[in-house]
Amino acid sequence: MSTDEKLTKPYNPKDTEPRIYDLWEKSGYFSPNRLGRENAEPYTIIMPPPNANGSLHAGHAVFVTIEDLIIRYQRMRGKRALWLPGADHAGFETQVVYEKKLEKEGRTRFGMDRDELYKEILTFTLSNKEFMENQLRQLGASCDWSREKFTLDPKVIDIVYDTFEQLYKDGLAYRGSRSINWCTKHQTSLSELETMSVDREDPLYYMKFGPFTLATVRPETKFGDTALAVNPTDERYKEWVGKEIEFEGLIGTIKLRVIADDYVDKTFGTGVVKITPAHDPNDFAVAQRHNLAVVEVIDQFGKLNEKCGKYAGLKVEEARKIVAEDMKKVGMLVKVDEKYKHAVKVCYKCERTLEPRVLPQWFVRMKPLAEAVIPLVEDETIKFYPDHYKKIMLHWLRNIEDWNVSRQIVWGIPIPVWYRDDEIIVSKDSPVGEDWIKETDTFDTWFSSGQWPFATLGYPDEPDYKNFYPTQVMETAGEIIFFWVARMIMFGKYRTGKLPFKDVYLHGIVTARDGKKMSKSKGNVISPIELSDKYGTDALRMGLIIGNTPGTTTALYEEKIRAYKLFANKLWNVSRYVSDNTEETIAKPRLTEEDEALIKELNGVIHSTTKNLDNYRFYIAAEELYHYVWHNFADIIIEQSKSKLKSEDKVIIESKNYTLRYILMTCLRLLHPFMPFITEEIWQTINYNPSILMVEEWPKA
RNA sequence: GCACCUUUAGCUCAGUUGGUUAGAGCGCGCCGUUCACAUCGGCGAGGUCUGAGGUUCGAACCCUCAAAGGUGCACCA
Repeated sequence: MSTDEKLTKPYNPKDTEPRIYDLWEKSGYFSPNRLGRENAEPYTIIMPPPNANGSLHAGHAVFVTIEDLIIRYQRMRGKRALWLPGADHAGFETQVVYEKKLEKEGRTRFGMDRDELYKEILTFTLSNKEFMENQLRQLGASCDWSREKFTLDPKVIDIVYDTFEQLYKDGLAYRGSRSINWCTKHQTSLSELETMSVDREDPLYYMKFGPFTLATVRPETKFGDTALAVNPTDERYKEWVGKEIEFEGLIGTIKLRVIADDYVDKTFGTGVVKITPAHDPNDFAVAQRHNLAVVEVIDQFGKLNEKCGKYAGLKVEEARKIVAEDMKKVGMLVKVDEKYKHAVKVCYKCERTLEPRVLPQWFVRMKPLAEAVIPLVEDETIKFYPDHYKKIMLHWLRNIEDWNVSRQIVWGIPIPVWYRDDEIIVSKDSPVGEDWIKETDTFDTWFSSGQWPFATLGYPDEPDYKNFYPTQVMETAGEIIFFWVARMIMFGKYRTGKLPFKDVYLHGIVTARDGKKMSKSKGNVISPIELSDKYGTDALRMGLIIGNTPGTTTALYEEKIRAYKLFANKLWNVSRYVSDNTEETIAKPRLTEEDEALIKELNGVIHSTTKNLDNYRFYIAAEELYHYVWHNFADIIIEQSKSKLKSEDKVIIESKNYTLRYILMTCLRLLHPFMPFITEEIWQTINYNPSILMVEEWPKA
């Protein structure tokens, strides 16, 4: 078939892209083992594993585009390029998604058999995983499918267990009864990162407790009070410290000891605080210092329990009003500030107020882990793009607190712990002997994700770990810098002694056109897959790169993608022109001065594209290539060539013939990482003996 | 409360270490094209680079202050 017939018009991405992807996948070049570069420098990117619980969204499309761009560039630079794909079981997130599905079906997870529920979610996740993998293919991801990992792979779980055991042995993982964030809807505890603070206006009640008046927004927790506290320097209450007061409450006589603690602010309210250790984290801390009893009066569903007498069974919000009214009746209520502004912690998923509860949970002591990496962030052994994330990271690392890794959900990796009376064994294997009870809690998803780089590469013995760890760059969303990036850095250093990557590139959130975050409820969600279907993946990719600077939000909208579809069309037609009007030559002819100048100009483009890609300035590189191809190559060089190719002078014709082809081939190479499908298709068509562009050499200036 | 980000053409955004008339895409106006172009080309209008000071021979870019929008962290009942 002649090139004229194959480069027909117009370019049709929908027919081309799957065919080209298939060509790549079958070539085996996604795997570094097949590149025939045993001695070449490795270049590794570990893919942030998408949650296997739904369709890919715009944020996924950004990371696929940028990471694929980087890995294609490095592959063309001759590196042993590995982009390792994965999928995340996404514990809590998936459980929430699945619960919604159950709700729609009129079912609920509560009361379901644990194993049954686990199996259902597993089936759901595995089918989503396959769906998601095909979407990654559609977006052109040149990742090594033979190395794909799932967060629930037995090998991955083994490594996670080893880490937990080691943390336990080192005294960094411990079981403790501490005040934790409890979501009454999702019936699990959450880490600090999974909470959000929201500003609220609530009534502040001033209550009379014996000789004192004190302020609280939560009168309903009074049944769990175990002390009153004042500031040790507060002259007003000095005589009371250490004494016990007794007075009539709503459900009987109350006896409370008065203690002194610096935590109390003399200037707030009346300077007296009731201490409710079970239902307030600050009060819990006070209780620990003073050895106070912890009395739970609110249950896991956010209802007052049997210790609250006639108020038992009431929900917290109802109880608050009723208790306040009753106190008013008996004269305990002194006054109410109706609009007291304060912040409340809510569940980041359902936005319900979190109930602090004291429960035995597993915690990881993060301070030592953080201290080991702080100097390496400070001296930029690990470098952030954009660099202001360095400050954000350091601030967080310096103020890090213990991490609650226990979740009361079935969908996750079970915490490998066994209990018998007072004995605790941390082990992935069942202990010998009778009567051991297995822990039912699962790990916070991020506990396992935090080990992803070395877990996927098979730490400590597998060849991949030796060949590809540490990796070069972690490219992910800025919003998960604490959830994920910080933990990978700390766990990577802790387990392997090395930082898991050299550079961290953080892209911003993709928003709708109006700059608002996309959300189903706002109805402004744009599907990257639909855009790819409509305009082609190459156009989508260009639209996601150009104008996308790291760390800032990027708006995605249809017109933008359409514009790059036109660019793809332009490139296609440029190629048709060159194909129709020039011939492939073997030897380089003598070039005219004009053509020498054009090649020199092209060299400038090669130089700056290379430099920009080396410095993660994809947006500039893409824009420059766009501009060069369209407004230089097409508008000027090709237009001027039309008369030159009709010249009588053979030297001029041969020179132009060579130059046009040379420029086109170079542009295809330069554009390949950005627009892999169309460039490969043209490459395949225009060369008599086509190689695969994906593994062609990057041009040199 | 503390920190960080953003503020450049009607819209969405670039502008790499401060250096000549500040750029792109979309949109808009006029003209021309089907001879690579399910189109494209040419020309054009449109910006006191949020504001006020300062540093400098020179500032969209560096410093100080302020304003608006956004995000994160913390929070005392």
